[in-house]
Order: sequence, then C-alpha cells, then structure tokens
Amino acid sequence: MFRMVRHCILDALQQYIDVCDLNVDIDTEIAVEPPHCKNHGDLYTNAAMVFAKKLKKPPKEIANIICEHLLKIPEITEASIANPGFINIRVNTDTWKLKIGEIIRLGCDYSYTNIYQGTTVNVEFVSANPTGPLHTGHARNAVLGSVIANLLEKVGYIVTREFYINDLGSQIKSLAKSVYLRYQENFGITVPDSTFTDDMYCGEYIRDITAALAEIHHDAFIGKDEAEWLRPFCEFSIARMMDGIKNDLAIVGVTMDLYTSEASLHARGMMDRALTKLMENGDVYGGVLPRPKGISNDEEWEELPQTLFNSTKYGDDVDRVIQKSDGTWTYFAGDLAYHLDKIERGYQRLVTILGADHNGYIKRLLAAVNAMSHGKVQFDVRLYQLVNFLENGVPVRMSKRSGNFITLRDVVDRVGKDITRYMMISRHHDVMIDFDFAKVVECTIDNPLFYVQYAYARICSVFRHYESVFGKVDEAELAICDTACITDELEMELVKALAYWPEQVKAAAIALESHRIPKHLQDIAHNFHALWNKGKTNAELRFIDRNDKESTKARLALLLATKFVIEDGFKIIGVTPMQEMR
RNA sequence: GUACCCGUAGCUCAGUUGGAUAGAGUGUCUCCCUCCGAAGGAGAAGGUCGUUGGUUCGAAUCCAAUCGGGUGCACCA
Repeated sequence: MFRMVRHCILDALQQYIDVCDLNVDIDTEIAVEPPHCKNHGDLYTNAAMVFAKKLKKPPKEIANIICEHLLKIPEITEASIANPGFINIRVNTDTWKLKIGEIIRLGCDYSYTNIYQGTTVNVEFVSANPTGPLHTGHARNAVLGSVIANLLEKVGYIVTREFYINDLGSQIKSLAKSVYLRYQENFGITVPDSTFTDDMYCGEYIRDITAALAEIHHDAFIGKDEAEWLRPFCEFSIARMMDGIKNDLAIVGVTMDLYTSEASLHARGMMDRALTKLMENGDVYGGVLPRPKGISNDEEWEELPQTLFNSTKYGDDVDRVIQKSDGTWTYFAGDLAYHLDKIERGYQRLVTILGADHNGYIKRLLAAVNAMSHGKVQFDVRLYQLVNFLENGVPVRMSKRSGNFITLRDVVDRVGKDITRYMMISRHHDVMIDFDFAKVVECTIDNPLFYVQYAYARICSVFRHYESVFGKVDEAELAICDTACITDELEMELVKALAYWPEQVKAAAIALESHRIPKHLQDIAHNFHALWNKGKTNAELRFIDRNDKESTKARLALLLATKFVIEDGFKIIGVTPMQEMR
C-alpha cells in the first residue's frame, strides 16, 4: 500500500516533468505515513510540498496532479488536499484486510523489502581487544551491531558480520607477561601482586589461561628468557581469550561471519599497501606535527619528522601519523591496512559500531576510507553512548586491568539474554543507558519487553483455546478466510498497524536505528491488548465464538498475523517469544 | 582550549529523518473481569520541547549563539 502510493506519486510527476532532473529517492525523501490525527484519513503524504520546493511551483497545483493519479487506483477511495499542501488518503477497508492473508502467507518475509538488491555491506562490531572477557560496554556494541546487521538484511543487503582482532601491540605483550607471572605460580614460585605493573592484567581469568598452559607445557618455560616464552605466550593467550570472547558473544546470541586479525594484515604487508595507495593519491608527506592541545605542558613532546596522512583534506582536524620517525607503524596504520583490506574485498558499504570513547577517531577513519576508496564506498560509523552500570543506584567502577569489572556473562547470568538484549537496544544509541542490576531484576514485570511477550503469550493462549474447541489450526485456511466480520475500530487499527510494519522496519534499517523495532512492537502489543479488553465488555469482539466458526476463524487470522509480526520483530532483535508466561 | 553526543510531562524515554492539535511507560486520581490470561484496558491530570535569535508555507527536528551535563583530544593500543 505504502509502496503503491509512493510509485503513484512518482508516476504522477513523470507525466509533467523529467523526473531524472529531480533525482528523488522515493523511498526516503517523501513521507507516506499514517497521520497523527485520525480525521485526516488512513495515510497522508507531504510529497506535493517536497516537490513544490524542487519544481518551484505552488504545492496545490502539484497536489492536484498527484490526487488525480491516486484516485485512479481502485483501492483508494479518497484523496483530498489540505493546507498548505498535504494529501490525505483513505484506503478501502477490504484492501487493508488483505494484509492479514499476506502476512500469514509470507511470515517473516513479510517485512522484507529488497530496495538495496544485494548490495554488499560489512558490519564491524565489538572488536574488543583480546585481553579479557567481554564486559557490559561490549554487550551494547554486540547487540546493537547484530540488530543493525539483521535490519540491513531486511532491506536487501548481503551482510558480513565482522570482528577485528587487535592481536598486535603492547597490550598483548602485557597480557602475555601477566600470564607468564601467574604461570610461574603453578610451579611453586610465589609472585606478589606488586610484581604486576599498572599496564598488566591481574583478573582471575588470567589464572584460567595459566592453568591450561601449565597442563600442556608443564614447566618448559620456567627460568627461560622473555625472548623464548613471549611469542608462544602471546599466541596461546590470544587464542584462549578469543575462545572466551566467542563464547561470550554466543550467550548474547551474536554470531560473527568473519574474524580478521591485525597480525594477519601485517603478515600480508597490508600496511605498505595502504601507504602506497595513499601515496598514489598524493595524500602522504613527511612532516612535523604541532604539539596537541590535549596533552599538558608537563608531558614530553618531541617534534620529529614523520610520515603523515593528509587527512585534513578529507575533513579530519589534524593530519595523522602513519609511520613514526623510527620507521615503525602507528596504530592508525593498522586501521588503514584493515580498511583497505575491507575495501579490496569489494564491499559497497561499510558500517562500524564504536563506543563513545572512540569519538575522536571517527574523522580519521572516514578520511581513510574516503581517500583509499576514492569516495566510492559508503562508510557509516555509529557511536553508542556508554552503559552506566549501577548496583542499587550506586555506580559500579570498572577497570579492565585490575580485573574488577562486570562481565557480559555476569549480566546474562543474572537477567538473561533476552532482557540484556532488549535493554541494550531499546534506546537510541546516542543516549546513555542506566543499567541498574537491582532494578532490571526486580522490575522485570515493568520491562516493556514483557508487555510484548505478554501479548504474544495471550495470542498463543487463544490458539490453545481454539484448538480445544474446534481442533487443529490450519494456517493456510486462515490465510484465505473471509474477513468480512472484522469491522470494529480497534480491529482495524490493529490491521493498519500490521500493514505499517514493513515500512517501519525499512525506516529503522535506513537510519541504522535498532531502537525503533522494540518501540513499534510495543505499539502493536498495545493495539492488541486494547482489543482484548474491549472483548471483555463487548462479547461480540471476543476472538472465539463457539457458535460461529467462520467469524472465529477471521479473528484468528488477525491474531495469527499479529503473532507473525511479533515473531518477526523478536527475530530482528534476537529475543525468544514466550508461548506461556504463567 | 577544542571535537562529538545529550537536554522533551514529577521520573525513564519516543517523536518515522522539516509536517497538521508534541506522544508512550511509570508515579498520582477515577473507573473496567459471572467473561479468550487484570502481568491488562478506558479516562483525568501533568509541557515556554534548556535559553535567545535566524532560515520558511511550517521547527522539538535545520543554522548561529548561549547555558547545563557526558565522552574524547599521542609519536598508546
């Protein structure tokens, strides 16, 4: 219905003007939506006013043309113009009700719109350093990334979910050293905590790695030089940490398609490739950077000549160092290499999910991708605000090194996967979340997720009741049953809400905003609960009428469609629907 | 100092990417099960969309200032 109106608008204008000159994206630039005020009809569009600006013609003239076309569509019963150029549309009731059968036939495919037709997109998310288990901040990243990936698939993208492993650098060495210290303890060598320097890791999980190491290698590395044990300890620690991270992801329902390691990029000479690529553009030069404003005057700062990327040309605040004065690569060089790797793998679009603490990093990443892909790859970085973790209103301090942090596993163990996922995505990614353990646990009843779950459980309950009266439900039969008895205002509102669902999924995908999905599910659940309660006072609206199988089937068809849409929404956000909640 | 984000009902947040009379949940008040699940529903009350200008048919939304809060600002990863 929504698409039909959009295409009709496009057709209307094509007769009078060359639409190519307008270059309008009919899916994103005009609104075709249910109006806030019901008096305005079923749908409204602002198309006439949008085009009025582009064509420099009066909105009402354009509105007239569009209305004429809309009225040629048999399903549209009314199309009128309101000041200053809104077009209000009414659609035949039977046409709305056809959606019920359509939803039952299509199931979860109902919300699929192939507007991006197989465009390839890489969604990089989590990418936690393999120096410890995932914590609460990663939980938001993981859930957000996975839902965005699901949404992109809904609009026709071919999605690769990717995790970047930072397995080079000083943090990994610190990890290996920490493991080595604990390893010694397995053989009676006491290591006081003071041996651990600030940059080392002394969480309990280090002992888990150590125990496994000692079992395999026994005391082979005791008393040996660092040069001998550092490399194997790095490799072993990373492998163990990544196993743990993969398990952590699994318990929040996240599966990656690909893990790419920084070390492998290094081994393939990707840093050099990236440097060469930028040199070809003339974006590399040797120079000296000014002292950054952010570091205090007490700190040392040497002005040394280095290899720089001219990132300011692409909107960055300052140019960035690729190679230090001693010729070694910077961390940013690794990211250049990684993003060149992604570009060369042929993705048409890249999406990266990062925590708010990376906000200073976005501009240089955008500059890098823009420069290396010659502006041909669409690149979106989504920042999410940090999760404020509270225990009865008191903020929990977390430090990765001391090992004093709440892990993702802790959260899932206490509140479960579904509540964790729902909490992490039900708010806009730009807004901070207060995640209070005590509240989340004690207020599960108040959690909006349960409101939707309850609607779903009630629907399932009706189906159980139906089967005890009329026998097994035949879904194919429901898909084609006569819906003439569906006439009540609340019933029609539910039908229209279901009809609107694919549009909402599409909009959420285009905006990369996962929080819209739970919001719309709540709206649908609300429509359903209202209808349910109306049946309490008005017996004619009850779903099951023992004396009238035909109208019972029609109402069951509506419920089945509602059930499918909730299932679809839950699938997108990765939550399991509950058949019963007793 | 500077970059990015936030500021909407007592509280927690939406607001479909500039649309019509700004909406939910929660809390307060009043009602609704002889009944398919009351973990629900109907209604009342609650607002200078931080502030001030600007852009236009039209602004919570865009722009410029400004106030308050958050997160960052390496040649470290």
